[in-house]
Amino acid sequence: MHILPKIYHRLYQTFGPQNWWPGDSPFEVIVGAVLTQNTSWSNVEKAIENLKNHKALSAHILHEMPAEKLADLIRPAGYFNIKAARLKYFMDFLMNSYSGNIEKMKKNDMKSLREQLLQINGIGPETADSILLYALEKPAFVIDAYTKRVLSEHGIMDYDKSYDEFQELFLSQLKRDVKMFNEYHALFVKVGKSYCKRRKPLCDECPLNDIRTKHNG
DNA sequence: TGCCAGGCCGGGT
DNA sequence: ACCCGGCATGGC
Repeated sequence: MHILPKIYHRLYQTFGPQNWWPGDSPFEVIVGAVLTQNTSWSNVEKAIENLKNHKALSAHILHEMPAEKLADLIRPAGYFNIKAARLKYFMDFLMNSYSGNIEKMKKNDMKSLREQLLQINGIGPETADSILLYALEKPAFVIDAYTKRVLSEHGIMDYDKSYDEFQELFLSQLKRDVKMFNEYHALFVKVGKSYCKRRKPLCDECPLNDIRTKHNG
């Protein structure tokens, strides 16, 4: 019996729907996906608020804006110089390939889009899959540090396995469903933040603490 | 106070 | 194909 469907049901029963991504538009989701790289979401919120206050949350505005000014607006998100450059790289791509129109992007197939995204400097596998799933509503399963930590803590897969190996594990055990992939990744973040932090792990109270012995031998 | 957060790149083995 | 230093703010 596969364990990943069981983990999903357990997490969903425990925490309920997470209703991700916290963002008002696909474009905001994409900006947030870049800004949250190795950064807490609370810091990203401040940066996005700055962009909104300056009415700068659009492809055209960000494409025209000098990198130094963009860096200043997103300062609270950390790594502001490199993230400003990365956002500009994405805007170049979006303007040149899709006329700055996310809806046009959505019409393309997931495989092509993933290849295109991974070619952009500053967009790696996790950011690409986050964009595909949460902005473009494609069935890409997002792997992040919490996912790897939770699975490795429960002896399901070694932490140092590659992104693609983790992703393949999910794809081999789950039906490819956008809504479920959306909730599942958000639930990993939820359980990870609550019980699987590096400094203060609360394994005894984790709702998954018996998942392996009970279902997997 | 030091450690960590929803990664990724570029240069070196 | 890995491995590692760098990137930077805000919260606890």
